[in-house]
Amino acid sequence: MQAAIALSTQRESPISDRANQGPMPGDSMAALDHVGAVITLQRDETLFLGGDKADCYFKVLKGAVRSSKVLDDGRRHIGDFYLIGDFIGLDAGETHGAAAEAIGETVLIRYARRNVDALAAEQPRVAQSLIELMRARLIAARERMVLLGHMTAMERIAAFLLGLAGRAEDGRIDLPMTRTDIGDYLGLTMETVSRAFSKLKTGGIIVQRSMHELALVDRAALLALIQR
Amino acid sequence: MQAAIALSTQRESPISDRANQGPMPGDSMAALDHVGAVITLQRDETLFLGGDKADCYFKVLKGAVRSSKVLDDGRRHIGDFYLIGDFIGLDAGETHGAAAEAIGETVLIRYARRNVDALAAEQPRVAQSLIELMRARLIAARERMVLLGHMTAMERIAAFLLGLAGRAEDGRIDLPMTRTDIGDYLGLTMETVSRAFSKLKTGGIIVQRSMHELALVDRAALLALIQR
DNA sequence: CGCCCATTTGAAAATAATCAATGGAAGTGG
DNA sequence: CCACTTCCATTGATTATTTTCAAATGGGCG
Repeated sequence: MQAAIALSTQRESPISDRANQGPMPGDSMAALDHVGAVITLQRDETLFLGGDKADCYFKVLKGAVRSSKVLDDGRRHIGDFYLIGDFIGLDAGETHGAAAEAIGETVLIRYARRNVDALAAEQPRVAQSLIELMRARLIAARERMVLLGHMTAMERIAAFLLGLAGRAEDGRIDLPMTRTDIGDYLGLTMETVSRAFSKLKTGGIIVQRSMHELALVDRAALLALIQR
Repeated sequence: MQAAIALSTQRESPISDRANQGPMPGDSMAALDHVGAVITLQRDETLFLGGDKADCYFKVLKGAVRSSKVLDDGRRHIGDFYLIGDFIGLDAGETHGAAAEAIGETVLIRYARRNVDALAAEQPRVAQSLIELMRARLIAARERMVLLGHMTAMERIAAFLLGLAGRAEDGRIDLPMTRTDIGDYLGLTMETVSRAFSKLKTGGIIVQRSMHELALVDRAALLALIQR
């Protein structure tokens, strides 16, 4: 399955169901396919730590990764969830600003940043692709700021679930992460996340198939929730 | 004053006092200097609206600009404040996702995006500079997410003031925007912002010189506030 | 000088966090 | 394979923070 390791298949931004803005960049980056090494992580194993030298990009082939950062007061902030197809490491200067850990058993492909940079220096189209990818991430970051700055707990959860549901056409939503992970991602406590889920279940908007798999029954109701 | 219109003098990110991460990119973009047009806006005049075609970049020469977006419920989110030296338009796909308005009388220089893109296509170093600038903005966006997701009202205000104070070496802080602007930027109400300011004044940490100018008396105290 | 708008301040209400206890699932080792 | 253990999730009660509503103050500008 070639597409699985082609950079060109990467999604622009984790957890976002916003419509594509024009054609996907990255087709010109297929030349990188052969330089990637496949690595596997077990649950809670770290891909890198905050402060580590950022000399690689990664793409998730299987499983899921969370980017996390422990704050001064001991609380934890989750920067992003990276699911299948997502690209890791685009943001990061010399060093990583946050750690990355596997949520479950996870398989990734690793690209040396040096190689990517060299390719970008040679081929303007590759550089342009990188710029477009980062622009997309910046746009996603802005959406998340609106969420964190102006949305209620329920709205955040609704937006989060809609983002995940955008992946699968049927209503199946895979939640590999814990409630605490979700809380740290949305700026809420685990308890608030749990209560919101319960309310959605009671309201018949979602059905819980197992602890880590939901079915979205009423998409319209969720959409209504994020538009107060 | 050549430096004033050189792209190379732009700051990496609005409202952030984080240390520079290596040498500033952009020196290779001096070739753009001659293609910029100077424009002037009065208070509350719009530079562009959300949805407008994004065919230009701008740099603030004088004054200040806010990027704003009205949410479905009528509330307003401020994406960023752009102060002197800041570069506008790096995030934006085909169209702008938010409006940009002058906070007071503001002078900007405008660069056609087409020209910048063409230059990037010719000169890998220019493309690399753009990538680095966007990376820096992404890093700043992540910091803001931590602020919006995990900080209290007082911590947000402290971080905001420290970011502004980072500009001027002496403790003078210029606040061209209103309390409402600040609230919409930090995910707080105008009243909460005002109360936080009052508490800082009472505590002798800041002194209010005029409505839009503060003096930072006790920087260490502010720093302590953001590290609970 | 007076008006208008931004700001400040106060009191009440709402939202989410915290504290606390129970329930349930997954994984371990006998 | 089952029981034990541990971690995660759920639910309830209380507390804290921020918002909302309301009123008064003050500055800037015509």
